[in-house]
Parts: sequence; C-alpha cells; structure tokens
Amino acid sequence: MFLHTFITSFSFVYRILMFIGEYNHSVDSKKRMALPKKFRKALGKTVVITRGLDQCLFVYPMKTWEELAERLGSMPIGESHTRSFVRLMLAGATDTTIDAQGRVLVPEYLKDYAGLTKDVVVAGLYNRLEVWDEKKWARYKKNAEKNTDALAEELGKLGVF
Amino acid sequence: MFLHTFITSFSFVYRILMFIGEYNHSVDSKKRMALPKKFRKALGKTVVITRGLDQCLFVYPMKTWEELAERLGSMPIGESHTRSFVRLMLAGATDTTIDAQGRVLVPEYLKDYAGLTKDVVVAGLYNRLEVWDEKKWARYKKNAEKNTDALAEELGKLGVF
DNA sequence: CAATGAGTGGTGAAAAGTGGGGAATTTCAT
DNA sequence: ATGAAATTCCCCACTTTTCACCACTCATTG
Repeated sequence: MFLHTFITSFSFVYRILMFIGEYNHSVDSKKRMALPKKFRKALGKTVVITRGLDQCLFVYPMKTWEELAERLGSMPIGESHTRSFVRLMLAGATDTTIDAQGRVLVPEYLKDYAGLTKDVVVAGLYNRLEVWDEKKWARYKKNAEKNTDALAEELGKLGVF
Repeated sequence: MFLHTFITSFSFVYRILMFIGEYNHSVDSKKRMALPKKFRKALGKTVVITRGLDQCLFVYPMKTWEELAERLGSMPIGESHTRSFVRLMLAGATDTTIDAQGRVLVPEYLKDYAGLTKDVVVAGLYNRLEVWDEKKWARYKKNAEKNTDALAEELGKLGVF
C-alpha cells in the first residue's frame, strides 16, 4: 500500500513536473510570450509568474505554486532577508492563463524586473520554469561555465561518477 | 548469498548500463547525430543529453537521468553557486527520442558548449556516453596518454590495480 | 559478387512560433 | 453616468522549424 502510493506519486512527479532544457522565445509588442510546447501539458491552463532570483522570472504550474505559497506563508518571519525573499515571491506573483497559441501575458512590472526586451530564454528547472533576458542568460551561463572545477565537485557529490 | 547478489546486480548493470568503446560519428546540417548501434538497446527510446565536464556532452538513458534529476531538483536554491550549478545541469539538459535511424537531435546550445562542428567521437563510459568534438578528443587523449604514469598512480590509490 | 546492414543525406508534410486585426471589456476623466 | 481611450482577448494568417519517411553510399559478409 505504502509502496504503491510512493510509486504512483513518483511517476506523477516524473511525468508531470520535470521541466528541462533551454528554449529561445520572444515577448511581442503586446507583452505576449510563448511557452515551450514541451511544457504545456505539464503546466496546465493557468500558471503563476513571479519574481525569481538573479533577476529572472519564475513560472510555476498552479498546483506547484499553491504548495509553495503555503510553505512560504508559514515561514518564520523573524529574519529580515527571509521576509524580503517571501515578499519578493508572494507580492510579485500573478496568475495568467495560457492562450490558444500557448502564450502568456507578462505584466509590465515583471518585464521590468527581469529586464526583458524582446528575445528571452525559457529554461526548464525541474519543477519550475525560468525566464531570462537572452543576453543576460548568455552572460550568466558563460560565467558559470568557467567554474568547471566546482562543477566537477558538485557532480561528484551527486554520485554521478 | 552475498556473491549471488553481487553477480545478479553485476549482470544487470552489464546488460543495461555498461557502455564500452569509442566510435566516430557526425552531426549533420540538421543537428542529427547517430548513436553507436551497440548502445541503442541499452539506451532505450529516449535519452537525455547534458553538459559534461571538459566541454563534452554526457548522454544518459532516461532511467539514469531520472535519479540524477531528482537529486538536482531537490537541491536548495539558497546559495548562489548551487543555483548556477543546478541551472547549468537542468537547463542544459534535453530529452530527445532516438529516431528510426538511431539518431538524436543535438540542440544548438549544446553543440556550442561542446564545440561540435561535424566529426564527433562517441565514447562509452560505463553508465553514460560522452560526445566529443573529434579534434578536441584527439588532443585530450594525446595529453592524457602523456600523463599515463601519473594516471596509473591515481588508479593505484583507488585500489583498481 | 551479390546481399545485408549501418551511417548519412534529403524531401515534403505537419506543427510550432510569431505577428496583426478587430471585438469586447475595462479604466478614467469629464 | 457617459463617452473616449486604452487594454485585453480571441481569432486568423504567415513564416520558419521540425519530424517522419525515403533514398543513397559504403563497408562488411556469406
């Protein structure tokens, strides 16, 4: 019984929630942005967009967001950086429905926050998407790739080798 | 009992996951790359390609990747270098199905990362494949061969010989 | 020397991404 | 309250990319 529950929930997580990969898209003059076709089934009809870390946007399926919001809401509000992080996530969140062409509307204040102009990169990060300005993403990536030693170390910890 | 366990698990690993050998292939103008015939049964229908170490690409069977991705997905995103590591690995990964000719699609950003042009080397490394630009592979190998003594010493420390 | 099979190249249909028009709805000042 | 302006939303259409299928070549083998 327990095992069965575990297995079904795991396969659920796998089929529904594993976002991976990097996709080039664009925000048009009407603030519409396509989401990668591969992710649409898993995202459902409405998604939540919010401010993310490192000046990008996070996109969550509604289900995931609800769970996350609950956890965020019940976090101890003692430390100030925790407070500001929670505010960042919760206050900036907006729910938006995916249109027939697979696009969402990106509010002006979120576009500003992430510095989006036209070309963006939508990246799959397991249980969320991230939206980056294309140039900013390229810079971030280049910088991260330089730290290959650290990369190797992290991979080692994961037991890949 | 212990021996039996060892043997069955070993044969399992052997049938499913032990990739050995070095093969020359090519990436065509449509970013298609053949995988060695020998590996196809073990790889299954869909594989995951990710950024590897030393500017090569790793190719995992889906099963192997799932385990890895779950660990990546559950890493805390508080620290910035953890974040960038997870971003590189998850956003850098792509799941792709093997076509009727035994080829996979290599996204532009992965081609760039590994510096692939046309001729590549696909090598089996026990539980994963590595994809190298042919020239880079030749150089790397030449260099590694020069350091065989040091290498042997390291292996000795690991208790292999 | 034919036959088989693997690797590579090409083509056409289908799908995905993007742009734009216009109706419906909301906002805001008069 | 009312009209004007702006915004949102729903279609439709165009263009590029993708993918499945077919075809060719080269090497190996019986």
